[in-house]
Amino acid sequence: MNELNELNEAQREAVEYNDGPLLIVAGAGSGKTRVLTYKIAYLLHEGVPANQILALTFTNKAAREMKERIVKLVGESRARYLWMGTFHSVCAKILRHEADKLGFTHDFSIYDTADSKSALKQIVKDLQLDDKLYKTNTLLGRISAAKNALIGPQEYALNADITKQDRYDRLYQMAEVYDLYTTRLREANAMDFDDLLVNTCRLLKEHPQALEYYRQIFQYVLIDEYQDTNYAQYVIVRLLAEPDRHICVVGDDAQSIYSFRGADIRNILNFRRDYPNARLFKLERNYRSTQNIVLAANSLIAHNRNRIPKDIYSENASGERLTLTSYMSDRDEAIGTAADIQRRSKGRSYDDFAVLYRTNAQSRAFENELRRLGVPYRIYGSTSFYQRKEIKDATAYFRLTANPRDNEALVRVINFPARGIGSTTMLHVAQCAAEKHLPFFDVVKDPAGAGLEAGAATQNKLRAFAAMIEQFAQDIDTLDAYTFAEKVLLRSGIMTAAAADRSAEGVDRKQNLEELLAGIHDFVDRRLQEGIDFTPIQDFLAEVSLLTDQDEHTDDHTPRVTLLTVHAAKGLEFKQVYIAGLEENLFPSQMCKSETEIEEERRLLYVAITRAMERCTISYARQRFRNGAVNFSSPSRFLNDIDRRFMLIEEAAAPAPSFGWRNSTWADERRSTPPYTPAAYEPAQPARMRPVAEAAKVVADSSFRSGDRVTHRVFGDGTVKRVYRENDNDKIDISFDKSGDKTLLLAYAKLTAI
DNA sequence: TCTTCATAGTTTTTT
DNA sequence: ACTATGAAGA
Repeated sequence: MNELNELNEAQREAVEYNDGPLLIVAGAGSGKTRVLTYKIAYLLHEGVPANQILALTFTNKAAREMKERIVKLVGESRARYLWMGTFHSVCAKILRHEADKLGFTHDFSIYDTADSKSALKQIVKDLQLDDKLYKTNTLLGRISAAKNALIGPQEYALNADITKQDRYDRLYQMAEVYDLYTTRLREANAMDFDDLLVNTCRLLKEHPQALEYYRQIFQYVLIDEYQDTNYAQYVIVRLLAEPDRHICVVGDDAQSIYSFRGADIRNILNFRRDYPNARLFKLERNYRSTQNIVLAANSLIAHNRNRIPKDIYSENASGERLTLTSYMSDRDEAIGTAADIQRRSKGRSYDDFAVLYRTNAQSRAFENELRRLGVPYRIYGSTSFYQRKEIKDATAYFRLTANPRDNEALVRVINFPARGIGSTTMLHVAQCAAEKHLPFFDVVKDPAGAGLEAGAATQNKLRAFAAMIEQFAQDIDTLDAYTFAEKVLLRSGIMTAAAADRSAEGVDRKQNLEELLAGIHDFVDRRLQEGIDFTPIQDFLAEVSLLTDQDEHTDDHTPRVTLLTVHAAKGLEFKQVYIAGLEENLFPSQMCKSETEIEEERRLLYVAITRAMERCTISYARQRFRNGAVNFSSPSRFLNDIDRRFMLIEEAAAPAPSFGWRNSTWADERRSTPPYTPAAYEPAQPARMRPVAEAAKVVADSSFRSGDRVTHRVFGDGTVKRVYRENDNDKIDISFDKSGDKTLLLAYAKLTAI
């Protein structure tokens, strides 16, 4: 294969060695995806059939991109039947085939986090537990941790360490909750995210012929981001790849950032113990970043105690130093960053820029400022398309039709659009169903037969709903996904409900539903091209629940600035990277207490810095709006970990503020750093401290005047009549085109100028 | 049963 | 700021 010439020696060796277990420790930017891609292409080229290769990636997006690259190398036909995807999606695919072996039907539902929480909430209610103590987040967290460690409800109750911790937290009935949760999901013919892994383990352990079958199929197993696998995933891999099989794992301990999700760094550290004849390859040359960026990142990660020693180096240009900028507030940070991006975008594409932050909540400020400057952007993560209410409602109809036992789906849509089936009725339905161990649907379908106490009118409403779903069910196996979805959206009334709502949100909702239909249409088309001539809605559901790439449906190619969390940035690279919010209690997160957790946060910043190819700008704000209040913050401890030789402190010449960050080591550090040197450019809007009075004036200046045209999210468009102050409140009189004259409180009215 | 209003609690990161 | 819950009124 000629293309192997494009690899360096270490990379090529790693690609060509396929005789046994293989560990590739690959530093940031060292071309590990490239190695994996070429290795698969190489195997295909050597004549290994595609369907014998299992490649597990961390995100669906990574899988898709890798497949595209492989297709370019070996052609579509050769690559078509590769098993490629996340652990969860591959497990889901296997379980669809084998569901009956585990007591599920192949139409089982996948509960997302919201469904799981809702089920847990019901359990807390049914067991009459204190919901102040038994918080759904806590419950789901513990159950998830147990599942990822392959601890079932029985073992959970017997595990001394766990029960001790539960007693300490006064969650005496935690084991009972876990047990009931498991039972309910099984009764609902549903699995949550963790179950996809747990049940795959069960399948392989308890059904030797299934294990043998999949071992035969998967002759070659390759795993990306191995440092972020958890115990359940580790066991699946071990079962599939006996010690002497063809297994190749790629990872970097310095980029392990998912321990909150059960990822166990020991999986990679102990690989050679588990697979004694494994070969090890280290990829230490970084091709992505300038020397300054690599050295800065190295100096940071050196402060971690637990790590595999590596010597990452770059032979690229030395490049600019990192820049550290301080701002007065989170808003200033967004203003300064947006302005800097716009200034630097001359002669570059906006695709080259990314803003990285620790929490999704931080995206808002950047969105606002970029929009104000007219800079196009895209956001990764946050509320993805498939998590919107109307989309979840729509898919709940599909789910319920495919799997009538799906109680969460039923609860979601039985009264949406409103059918006069209220909470009291549903309370009775739930009680009745729990007593008789019936699915909600059976109670709804035949209330009298199930012994539900409800008036005749209510019973009629319930039966009508069930009849509608059964109508849908008649079509589900004969209509293709698109036709079916369209019919359901129209006949269920959710399309009409969205269309009837003339508010801005209502219009959005309708558009989103239409976009969903378009998405399903694309899906059916795509499958057609792959040679599958009938795609039922179930196939779409199977994909959609595990889909997180919200940008799939915006396929315009306008260059855009990317906004995303550091976690979401893993595996990506950008020429110009901004890392925002380097403050104590934010980055590192306030949740982190132990040194182990702090080390993970440090790795997170390491990941962030190493995304940058040419330039990296770090910033923090001295005050930040959080939880509806202004919080003062001190600069992150990690800023002290980055060697000053590789980072330039860019700060406005301003007197030190007198609040809260005096005790920070940073304050002392700052005095010993070289004085501010002007950067190569002059900021148009320097990040300078603004006196409070001046800040207030700015707000006043930007407010509305009589005659301005504005739009309100509920009342629509209107003309400003008067802005005035009354009883200590700023008020505004507006004459709305549709809704008439109103007086609104300026502080609360969400007005936008047109 | 539905709608509206007030209050209380909450927030890390994701498959 | 945002959501989720609860009470009161329609």
